[in-house]
Amino acid sequence: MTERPSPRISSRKQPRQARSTELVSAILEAAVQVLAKEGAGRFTTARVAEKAGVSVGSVYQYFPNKAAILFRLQSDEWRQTTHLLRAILEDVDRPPFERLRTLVHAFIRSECEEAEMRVALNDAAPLYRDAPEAHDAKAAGADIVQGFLREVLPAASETRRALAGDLIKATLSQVGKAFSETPRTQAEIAAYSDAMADMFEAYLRGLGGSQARDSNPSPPLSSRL
Amino acid sequence: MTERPSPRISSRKQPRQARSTELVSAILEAAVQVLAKEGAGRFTTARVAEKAGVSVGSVYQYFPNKAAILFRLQSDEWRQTTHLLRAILEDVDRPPFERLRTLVHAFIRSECEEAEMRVALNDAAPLYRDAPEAHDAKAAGADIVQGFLREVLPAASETRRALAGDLIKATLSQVGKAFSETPRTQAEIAAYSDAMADMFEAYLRGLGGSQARDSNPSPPLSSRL
DNA sequence: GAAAAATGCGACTAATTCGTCAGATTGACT
DNA sequence: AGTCAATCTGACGAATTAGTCGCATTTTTC
Repeated sequence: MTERPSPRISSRKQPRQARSTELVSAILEAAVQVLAKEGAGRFTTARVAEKAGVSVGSVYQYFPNKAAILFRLQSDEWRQTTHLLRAILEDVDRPPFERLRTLVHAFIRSECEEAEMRVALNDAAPLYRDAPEAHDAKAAGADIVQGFLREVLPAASETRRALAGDLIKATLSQVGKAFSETPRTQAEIAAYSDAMADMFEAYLRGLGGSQARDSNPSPPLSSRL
Repeated sequence: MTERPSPRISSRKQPRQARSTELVSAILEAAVQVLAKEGAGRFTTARVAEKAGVSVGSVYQYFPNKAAILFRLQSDEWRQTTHLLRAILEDVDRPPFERLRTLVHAFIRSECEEAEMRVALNDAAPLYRDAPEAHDAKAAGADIVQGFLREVLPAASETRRALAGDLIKATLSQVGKAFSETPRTQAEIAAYSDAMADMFEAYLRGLGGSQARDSNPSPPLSSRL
């Protein structure tokens, strides 16, 4: 379960020939399937190799250990999330709170897709949690949120913005995770996302305080329900 | 990590003699220590037994399997949390939002105590997650929050209150967990708790809408910082 | 204080798992 | 075709683990 030895995460060797690259993709796809179908506890290199139609030895040629496969999957998720954040929050043509709401919806929706695999990947977190490379990915996300908050809360101190950003980031990801652990209908997803967006908006408008009060201090949307 | 077979969680036998009861406590204390010091991945019945100064056989006399020990620890936590919720939220002599703020502080603070053990217990969640007994504990907590929200949002529909309650409960527990994963100073804990309380308050005041607007729509506290 | 019941012990089994390595296979290049 | 390096294979060793069972010890009961 939790592994004590600090995992060596970086690839053992770079794929040079075409077949190797395909092999790596095959391994990763198989890993996703094993994770989704068998759960974190039954995620083994042997099972991944079998599903991928290769031998264990081949797996260990491109991944130094089991944790590295899981970390790779998680890294890819993080990259995707960073793209999502950037694409939505940095779209300066739309009003800030509309962007935030869109983000919440998109994030929760994506969290609910492939929920089984994501839950299992999260269960396996202890295996790759201490990887040093994890920090960078998180920092990138934090920067984007901070940029957004500089726009929404221009008058607030940097420390306050950092705090608000942490809180919002943590809520989005952690509560999103928990929400997606049980199967949800589209309507539920939308309703929950709106509620969360309402909460963020109310919080940020409150923080904006006397001066930064935005154009339309409208009541919560939540059209659904 | 994740175990497929649905675990049998209930006790194998009830302790009847004094020594047995002590033995059970010894096991539970040892379990906490093993969990905190070794992590979820190295949590084994053998290690627990050794730490408790008893034999494995004795452990299996009162717990049907490993998962049962973990579930027991988690149950105790849930019971404590329920008490906390009730004690703070149902204290009708204090203004609602003051109670809510107190709750957030108390909860986050408690989450940060014994953080290592709690994190490990959480890592082990896949082992006991599917236990049917888990539902009841969660339902109790939900009821208390719903009662509180009926007081704060008397005009809102029941469905809306349920949604808001879910969101607040999830945020409190999930974000609390994530926050406590890194060591924190008392000042950080207080600042973060205030931020979260601010967020909840802003959200609920917003939901209160036109009629339920409370006495003092004060700006966020957050004295620290 | 002796029989019976309850409790405690820990060596042991069966199962699973990670990761390796010596040799087979493949592809590139002449 | 021949050679060499890159790649792939999968049986295997070493390690760990969950849970059991026959027997020892302690407590209760009469």
